[in-house]
Amino acid sequence: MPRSPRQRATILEVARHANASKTSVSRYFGGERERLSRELQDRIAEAARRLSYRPNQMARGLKGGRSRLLGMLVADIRNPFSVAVMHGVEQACREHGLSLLVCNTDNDPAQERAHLALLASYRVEGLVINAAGSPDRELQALVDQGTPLVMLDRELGEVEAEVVGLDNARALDLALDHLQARGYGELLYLSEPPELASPRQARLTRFHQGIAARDLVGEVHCRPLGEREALNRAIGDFLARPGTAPRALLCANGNATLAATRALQALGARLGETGLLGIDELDWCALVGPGITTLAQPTEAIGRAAVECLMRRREAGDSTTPARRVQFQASLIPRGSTRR
Amino acid sequence: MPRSPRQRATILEVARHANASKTSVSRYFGGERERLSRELQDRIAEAARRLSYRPNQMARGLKGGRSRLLGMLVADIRNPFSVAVMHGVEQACREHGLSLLVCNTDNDPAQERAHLALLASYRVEGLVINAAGSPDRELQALVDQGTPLVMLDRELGEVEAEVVGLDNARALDLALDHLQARGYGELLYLSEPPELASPRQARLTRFHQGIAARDLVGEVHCRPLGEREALNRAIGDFLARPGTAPRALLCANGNATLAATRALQALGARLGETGLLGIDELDWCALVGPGITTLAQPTEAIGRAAVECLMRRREAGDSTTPARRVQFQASLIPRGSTRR
DNA sequence: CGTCGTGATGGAACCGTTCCCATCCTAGCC
DNA sequence: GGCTAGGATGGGAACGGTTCCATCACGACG
Repeated sequence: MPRSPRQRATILEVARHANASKTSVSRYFGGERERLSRELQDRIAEAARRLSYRPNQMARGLKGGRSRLLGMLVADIRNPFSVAVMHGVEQACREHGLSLLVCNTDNDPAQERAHLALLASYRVEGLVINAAGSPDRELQALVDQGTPLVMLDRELGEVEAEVVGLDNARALDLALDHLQARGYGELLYLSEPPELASPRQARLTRFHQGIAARDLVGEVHCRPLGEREALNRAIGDFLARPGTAPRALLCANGNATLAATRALQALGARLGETGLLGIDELDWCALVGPGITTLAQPTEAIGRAAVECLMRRREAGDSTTPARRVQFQASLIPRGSTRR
Repeated sequence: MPRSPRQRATILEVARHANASKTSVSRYFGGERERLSRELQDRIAEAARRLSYRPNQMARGLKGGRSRLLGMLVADIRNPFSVAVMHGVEQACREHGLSLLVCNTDNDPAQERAHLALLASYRVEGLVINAAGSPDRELQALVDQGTPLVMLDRELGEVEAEVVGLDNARALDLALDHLQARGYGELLYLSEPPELASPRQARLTRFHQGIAARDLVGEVHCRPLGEREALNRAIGDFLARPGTAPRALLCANGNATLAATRALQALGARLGETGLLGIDELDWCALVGPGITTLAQPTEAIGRAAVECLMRRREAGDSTTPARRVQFQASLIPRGSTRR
């Protein structure tokens, strides 16, 4: 047994030990085993085992252009929703024999650009993007290079890419219907600034349409969630406003739900009496007070779908297929926070 | 402007356009710019810009053996603690100009082995491991190959690697001191089975030592958290036991805290009256009931430290340095769940 | 019995870099 | 003025694979 190979064995060494050519060894590991005689296969297997040989993916990717790498750009890795989707992406990758190169951008457009360049330089075979900014140039470069792109729940005007995500309009309808059915008449919609992210825009737009269609009274607060006092004030004002209709908060995503819950607790509001409904299901939603009603997204499915799109695209004649859009439905999980 | 380069430009094309040699272009991008005349630099820059050239990392990695890639093996990507550490790792990577190849194993030793092989085949320059099983063979192979290894909070007997993580003994002392100070006399320690993970073992051991030293009464429940009814029964029995001393639950990690909170809620226990203290700080700990007391780990710091170890090791003469161990201190965040 | 198809195997070019070494030029020195 | 040191530049061999194409043996066929 070789105690300290120190240097990884190469295909040539294996070939020598097996008394074969490197072509044959390459075939053996490249999935063309059946082309080799039984005997030769055995010799190669034995030699490779003895030298504990592993093909070098770098070298592999060089010639054929197949890096076996998928890239994923995540806007905020600490957001459980992103992680859940990533988990789906990862599983699908495994099934396709791909590895995942994950880049977290912390919502910083500059980092986003940098990471995109980086992924390009590794010649990733596909890219799943969940990003904040709009690095059109960089993305277009990727597309030109022939890399299939999938946007997670955000669309970017210029670039041709498929979009996978939630059916935001129906999700909002679901939320509004529920709130109305439970008797809430005045709503405050909480979201981070929607300029940068198209799903936020879609949700906000539908909120406006939805309250108009349902004769509800609606108000909107779109500020960075870091501005805690502004949020508290907005919610405080909303709850203190004259009027008799029950009030409810509608949170555009998991972060907003977290911030809203904190704020309500700080203000001493009782959940249920003050309604609360959040988009994105989180571990702890069932545990806080009477439980927080949420709209759950099928995160795993979204992640898997993204990879499927990528693969389909890669196999197909490429750009012939028109950009598609895959929408998933949210499901309502009613809890005490919307029960008066 | 080249509308559809279709094929990424190579160093040779840039060289031709710039009327230079590929060596010079390589130097330009390889950080040896100062060796080139001002004029040549400009020509290369111009050509590269026009062709939107990006060096191919695969080819780069091939020749020099530097993949600029760091690998990270994560046991459970959906665990917020893991993600927080990963965030630290990632930031440190960026500062060192490295990219991160993340592999999630979902606590499955088989996947772990597979991913390890994969990371090896990409010739990662270092490896941060937070794994469940003990794939000694694979790890040893990596080490032989010269890849520096860092274990996150778990040590593996055989393999030579540095260990970065929490000072589990002092963390448990902190927890026990707090519980005792708050008047809890009988404790139930909740953990997933400790066989596989050394920090679980370390914590469990210290728990036993600690209660003995403090004249506390202690009990232990180490079952997979998925077994909900078993957990409920164990907690129910514990609370119903004859005796007058106030009871408290001590949770070995975030998952255990989540499970315990659910169980307590199902049993209708009041937090505080029944004490609850969890290791790992989570988003929602402040929000549940009177708040859950936790022991926060400096996750970012742990992640960064792991990368620092790796880098130090890579620069140093390698294996000459003895395996080190870096321990961080937990900090107590007292909340209502340990106030009677 | 010569020809030919077929399956197993090997030789060698190529993928896009890096890096060692050679070459060229110019200024400085005796 | 010849020689040399040293800086700028380029040529070409790796790096570890993949893949096209040639070769070889062998049985079948006319």
